[in-house]
Parts: sequence; C-alpha cells; structure tokens
Amino acid sequence: MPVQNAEVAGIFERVADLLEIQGANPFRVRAYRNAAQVVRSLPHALHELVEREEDLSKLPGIGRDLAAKIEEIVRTGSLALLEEIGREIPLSLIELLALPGLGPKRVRALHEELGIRTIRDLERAARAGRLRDLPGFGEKTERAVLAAIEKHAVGERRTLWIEAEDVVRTLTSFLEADPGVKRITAAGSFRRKRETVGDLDILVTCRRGAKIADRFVGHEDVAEVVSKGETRSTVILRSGLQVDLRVVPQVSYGAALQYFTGSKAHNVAVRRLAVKKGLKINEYGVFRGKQRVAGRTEQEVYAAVGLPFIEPELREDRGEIEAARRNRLPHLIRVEDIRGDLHVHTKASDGHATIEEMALAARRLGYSWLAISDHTRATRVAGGMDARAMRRHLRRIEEADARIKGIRLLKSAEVDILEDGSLDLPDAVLEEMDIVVCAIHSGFRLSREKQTERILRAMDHPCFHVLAHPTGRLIGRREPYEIDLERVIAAAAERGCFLEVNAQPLRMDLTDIWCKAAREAGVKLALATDAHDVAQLELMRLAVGNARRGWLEAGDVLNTLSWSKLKRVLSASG
DNA sequence: GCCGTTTTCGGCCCGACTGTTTTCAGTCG
Repeated sequence: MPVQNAEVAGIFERVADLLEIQGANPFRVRAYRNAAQVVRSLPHALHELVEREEDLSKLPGIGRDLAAKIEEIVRTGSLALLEEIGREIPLSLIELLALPGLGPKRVRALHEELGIRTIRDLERAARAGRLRDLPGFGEKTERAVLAAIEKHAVGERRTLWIEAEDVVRTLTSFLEADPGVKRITAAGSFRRKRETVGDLDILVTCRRGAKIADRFVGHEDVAEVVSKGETRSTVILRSGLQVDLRVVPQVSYGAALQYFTGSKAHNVAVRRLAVKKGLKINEYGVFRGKQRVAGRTEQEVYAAVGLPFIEPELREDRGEIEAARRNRLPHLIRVEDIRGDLHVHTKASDGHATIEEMALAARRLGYSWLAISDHTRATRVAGGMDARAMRRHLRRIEEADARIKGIRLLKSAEVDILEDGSLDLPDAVLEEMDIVVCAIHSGFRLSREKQTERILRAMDHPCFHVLAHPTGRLIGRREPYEIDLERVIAAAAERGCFLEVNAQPLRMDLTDIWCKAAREAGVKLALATDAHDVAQLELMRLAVGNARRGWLEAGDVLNTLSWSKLKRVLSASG
C-alpha cells in the first residue's frame, strides 16, 4: 500500500512539534508545519508524483530539502530525521502538546527537570505536587494541567458545521438583546464553511466592551469560562464546543472580520503582501506607521494590499492569493443559482415523505425540477426495490409529474454498484430513467485497486450518470474507502460522467479539494441533499458551501441548468 | 527550511490573556 499524503503530512507535523520542543529555529519549525498543510491539501498522490519523477520543489513552501524528505518518506515509509530526533527526546512528548496550556517550552521543562515522557508521568507528577516548583509553573498551572488531563481522556471532537450553525443562531439572538450591540458575525472556519469547526469565533461591535463580555459568559449553555477580557473572552459550552467572543470598534470591523475569518495560512500570506508594501495589518486595521489607512470593511483591507475581495470559502492559501492578483478568482456558485436537487428519497425506500410531499417542498424552494432517487434491491436495509417494484415506482413518479404543476419530476434511482462493478437493475429499467445515480453501499474493504476498478467498470455502463457520495466516508465515524480518486476523476472526464457533492452533514462527499480537482479536470459536479424528508431539502446550502470551497462556479454544476438543458447534457452523457 | 520585480543572505505576521512575574514569558488563535 503506497504512502498516503496524510502520512507524509503527519510526519512533518511530528517533526515540527519535536523541533519546537527542542527549541529549534522557529522559522524552520514553521517550514515543516507549512509543508504539512500544503501536502494535506494537495489533490495529487505524492507517491505518484515521485514515481513520475516530478519536481516536488515546485510545490509552494517545498524546497530542495523538503522535496528530498518527501521522496524519502514515500520510498521508505519513514524519515531518518524523525528517528534521529527520537534518539534525543522521546516522541511521546508530542501527546503532551495536545493539552491546553502546555506548549513547547513547558513540555521541554517537564522533560528536562522531571524526566516526564508521557501524560501518565505528567499526571503522577502533578498529583504529587511536583509541578508547582518548576520555573514558570505555579499551583494554578498544576491544577490546570490535571484538569486538562481529565478532559483529554474524554477526547476532543470537531463539531459538524450544521451543529455550529445552531449555536451561532442561539448565541447571536442572545447577544443581540444587548442594546449596545451594533453588529454580530460568526467568523472563523464556520464562515469559511468548513465541514467541521474546531471552535467558534463570534465578532461583535458595540459601544461598551465590558458589558457584552459579562452577558456572553453568563449564557446558560456556558459550562466554563476560560478567559474574559475587554476585547476577547473564551468559554466552553456544555456541548464541549469552545466559543471565542471578540469585541472591536466599528472602524475596525472589516479588519477584525478578515483577521478572525482566517485561515491562518491565508492571513499570513496577506500580511506578507502588506509588509512588502510597507503596511502592517492587525485586527484593528491596516496601518502605515501609526496611520490607519483601511479597516472598516474587508474590501478595504484587501484593496490596501492591491487585491480584489476574496470570498471567505476560498481563504485557505490554496492559490487564491495568486488568483486574486491576476484577477482570476472564480465567480463562486450561490444558493440562488440552484434550480433543482439531484438525489432525494421517498417512502418508496427509506425516506419519510411521499413523492408529492417532496415535490411540493422543492417547488416552494423555487426549484424547477427534482430527481427522485430511491434505493435498489441490494440495499435491503433501506427498503431497496427490485426491477418490478422500481418499474411501478417510476410509473408513480410519472403520474405525480403529470399531476403537479410548476415542477418537473425526474425518474431516477440510487442504484447500487455491486462488487463486480455491475449495476443493481436490469438495463431495460435503467433506460427508462432520466438520470441514473450510482453508489457503493457495501464491500467497503476492497483493496484500492479493486475498489477503483469496480467504480470504473460501473462508469463504463452506458446508463451511468452520477457517482453518489464518491468516497463513502462519514465524518468522525467511518473513513473513506480506499479509492484512487485521481483515476476516478480522469475516467469521469473521459466518459462524461458526473460526481456528486452530497450535502448530508456527516458525508460532505466529495470534499472541497476534490471538487477543485474535478473542476480542473473538466468534470461537472452534481449537488444533492440525499434528503430523506422534506426539511432535509434545505441542506442544499451545505453542498453549495462545499462547492464554493472547491472553487466551483455556476457553470461547473448540473444543478444550475434548466430542465431542457439538463436533459440534453444527460442524454449526451448516457 | 523557504524565498527573492528591492535580496542567493537575511529576512520570515501579530496581539490578547493568564499566571507568575516585578516588567514578562508562554500559550493561543
């Protein structure tokens, strides 16, 4: 099994952690962290680039040294440097860094002064009261360390975007009740629409800082106040989600919004541009010397460094700065561009609403068409239909389509791709459908080679249109199955097939970086809620958010087409 | 360790809060 990009990134992250504990040059540490990030968001398998003898030092942030180290990891599965460092200090020190309040300096002191190597060692020392006498430590720190260890055992988890959205709604209306408040915006990874968020950053402009902080930490969902100040307060909610409140004056709103929206890597890149122009950017504005030259809006901030506005979803330092410089930023797709949903269920399989109910709900959303895609026989647990049942079901879709005005219903199904790559319905039934959505629901453990071949074989079927939830992952619950997405994308481009962006909050599949890769390969995407009831039709905003993170424009997705155009595209592909 | 329409050497983003400090280091985002 070839070395994956994530493993390379993991090794670089460990090297960075350990170098930092050793007190190495901070810029060298940053180089490793930066390289880890670049490798992680790279839509190409490093082992293939190495095989093809491509010049890795052309990658941003990768020079001759790191290129050689990537090659070493890909070829040998390990890195001599890491083993070398491991002979100097225990690798287990990395786990100590995960504890809040412990950074590289303190971890180093713990190791050097007390011989601590693991969290277990640390817990014993803290209970014995041996931490408080170390320079820079005290009783309070000792207690905090113990508390952190206890929490660590519970394990931390990122929060799904949609759950964060709920918290944002609650807190926003709570804070708005304070008459001094002017504006409230949730920034951070939530605003960038990442599939999960680590914490929430809420930005507030108001007349008096102190009062709003009091109100904030007093919310009934707050379990713990981590810190509280005039401009910044941090709490942990009962759900475990950390929320930061930032209070800034009106004139700084744009600068603060830009700053706290991130990503960190994007901000670093923007500030680098500012430095070159003799400017300084912080959360209060853009400054030349002591003179504030911008900061009221985000547009002003970007303009100050000579860039057009960059949409939050693009701010990941994945080429957006360069694109902005050349005025080549994509015109990102918007929710208003969507004219239909390409994959929803009904009571005919495991949905909870009838065809009619789904159709009327879609019409209320302003859609002009809707694809009804219920399960087939192989997915028995979900009430999958065999050929006869599916035929009857298709007739019912036709009847509903004739009866309900103002929306077009597409005959479809979520057809199982069987282990041999064949489709789970006879060709004659597939040929009756407007759009054939295909998916894997079993045989997740096939080898990468076999899984990929299975999908390519399915794509060879003349009726195949869309590959639904292409990697099968469930965030935090199930890893994606082994699959060579680069080959799948190339094959889809060749055959004129489409890849789905599934909006179910746990799926969000394809992910942003693969959306971008598909777009670059000329493959169109099919946004779909996979809705199992009427309310879930509104998950479309999640698919759109993901699509925007993947640089997709209206022209890159099927959902922006009118029914007549969609029909032409589908028959050309089928 | 990377990078270069000011540089192949000398830079490399910035501020708030906490705790242990008597003016600041460490951590965090």
